[in-house]
Amino acid sequence: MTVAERGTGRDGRPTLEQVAARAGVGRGTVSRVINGSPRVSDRTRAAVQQAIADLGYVPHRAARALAANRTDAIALVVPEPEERLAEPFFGGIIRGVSAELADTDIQLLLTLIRTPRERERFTQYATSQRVDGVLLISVHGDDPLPDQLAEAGIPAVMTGRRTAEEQVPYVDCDNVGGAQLAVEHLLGRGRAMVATITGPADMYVAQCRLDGYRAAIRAAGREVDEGLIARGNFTEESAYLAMHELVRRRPRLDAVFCASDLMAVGARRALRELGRSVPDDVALVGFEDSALARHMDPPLTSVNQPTQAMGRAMTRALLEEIGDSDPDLPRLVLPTELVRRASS
Amino acid sequence: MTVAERGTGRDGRPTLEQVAARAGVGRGTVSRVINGSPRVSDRTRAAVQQAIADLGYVPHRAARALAANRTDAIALVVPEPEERLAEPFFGGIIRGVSAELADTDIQLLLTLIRTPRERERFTQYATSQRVDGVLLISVHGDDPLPDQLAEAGIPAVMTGRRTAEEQVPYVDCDNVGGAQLAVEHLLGRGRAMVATITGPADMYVAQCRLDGYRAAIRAAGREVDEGLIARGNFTEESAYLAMHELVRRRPRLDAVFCASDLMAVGARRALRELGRSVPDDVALVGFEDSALARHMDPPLTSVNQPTQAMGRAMTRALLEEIGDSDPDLPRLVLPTELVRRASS
DNA sequence: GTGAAAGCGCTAACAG
DNA sequence: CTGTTAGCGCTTTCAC
Repeated sequence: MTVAERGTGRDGRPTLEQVAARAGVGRGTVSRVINGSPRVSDRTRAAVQQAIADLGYVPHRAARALAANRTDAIALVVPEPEERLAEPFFGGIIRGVSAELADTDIQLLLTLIRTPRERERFTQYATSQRVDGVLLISVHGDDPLPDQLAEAGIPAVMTGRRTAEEQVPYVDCDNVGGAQLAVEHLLGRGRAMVATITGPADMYVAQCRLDGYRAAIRAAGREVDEGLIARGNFTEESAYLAMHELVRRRPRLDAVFCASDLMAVGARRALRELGRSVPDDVALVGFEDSALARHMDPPLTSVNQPTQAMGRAMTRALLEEIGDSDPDLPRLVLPTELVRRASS
Repeated sequence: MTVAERGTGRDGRPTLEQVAARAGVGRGTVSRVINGSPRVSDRTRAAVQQAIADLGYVPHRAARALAANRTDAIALVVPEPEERLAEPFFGGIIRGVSAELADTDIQLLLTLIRTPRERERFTQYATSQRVDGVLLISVHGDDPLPDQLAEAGIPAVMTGRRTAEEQVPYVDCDNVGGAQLAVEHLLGRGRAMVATITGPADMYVAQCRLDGYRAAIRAAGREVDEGLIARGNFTEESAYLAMHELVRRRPRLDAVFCASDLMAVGARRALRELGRSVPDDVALVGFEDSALARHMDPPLTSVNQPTQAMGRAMTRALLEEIGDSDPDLPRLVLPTELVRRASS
């Protein structure tokens, strides 16, 4: 028994066919109405809409995707272990993306990629017409995924870039400027020995923040002491270790610029254990202005990376790509600002 | 020109048809191999797999979904504004779900529902065969979504329940027991006037934690003072306000059990502003043992709600529902434990 | 403007 | 065990 004979879809739900029958028109016409084609008379349109309402018809996604070759879904790829989803940065991005998608009919797929095998699987997934586009975050310098997607012709936009000459569309914030702000703030308050805990060497964002640090030091007429520079990987634990190392190397440091708020948390924990007080003995500035930073006691002065705005911007850019109207690849850099708090 | 004539899919990707041709078998056989049917000879299977590898064939999702009437996707519904995604609870759940889905071929769709309109849209979405099942969290007592989904015949599992007699499958933790642990801990350390900041009255989880509070007070042979009970809504801000109110009503309180870690953060902020020290003057215990709690200074003693485990359990339950093997609806309650920290 | 018809790529009977 | 066939529900020419 076919749908046409049965008078209903296989799961009892009405199909376009029934709508057409009820409205007394052909299937094509119903399809046109649904897709907002202008080539339909007002009378017909009204009749169809009435039939749709009567039947409570809802288009079947898969059928539409198959016929039209699009999915109305985009993927957000997080190339990190799931623990990191809890970090303020990821939460902010997700919120921004969700907000931007709110009045769209587009579904968001969340994909974590932790291993080469998973990356492989995702590439397959994406190239198999299951998403219309891909959002990438936390890209590392050697991440091949952006290029793979580009080759496969899948629209993609990322937050952050891999190098200064990034070819794939991206949205970023002013990391150099933000870091400079942070360090200038510290220097301006009379701190003499400003250290920094930066991110992984293979991430451009980390390089930029370190560049900003260096620039600020030099702008103050001082020399950059490499011993005051330590690496973390944006996690709290890494900063905890880095802070210990810094204090070991330069016991007299009196300020630290951390390339993320979470790392400031780790640094503070280490300092506390070492019997150094924050901010009296050592001043700390973070980067991101997360809820975490706001909840710290004493509060953390922080550079405001507009995470949520970046999520929104990235999404808008991708939607444009998909709508393939704009041939100009969006390359957007958002400003940063320093958020100063009373006790820091 | 049709696919068969063209010798390739419409976007240049191989189809099942080409695989069949190359392997010298029929389409049905290829389909069987792909879906792991045992009714295929080893020789044939090998030939097909070879052809798949040669061509780099990847099944087309939409086509499969349309033909098989399943989507290999599940939705995680968060009936809260996106700000709340940043809360430890949601992060934990997402991580648990992702972990459980990791070696599956199932995609996770994240959906925020903030308005009745969005709920409506989601119901439509779900009932339109776009997901195989739904995960629900943060359910309020009057949330109609679980029942709507049940009526529509869509498998759903939630974390938390709406009432003691929840009919829809759920996973929960021992909220009453956890709260009791917390309050006993406080009483056991000599605190005389233990207050509580609990969650919204319309959430069963909040009722349970309040019940646990009451039970512990009574078990200690004391009377419950309603003036020591305040309501929050699990956000930091609500707890901040609630804490102010509590202190106004009972200035001599010397301990507070907060129904979430985030609320403990808010409570502590209020106490600080009021010139009361934590934990010397007022002791605080939270619920959830989040990263937030661990990062607090001084650290927060907290009941460990196994958020990630709940996410995993919920997912496993849903997958079973979908596989529709087990007619017993899973009703699972996970244990809680108190995590004590040095300085609290 | 509108109907009819031809697929989209796959699964699931149904015969062998 | 395996090939064939008939759809799944929708979009999209192509005529009229």
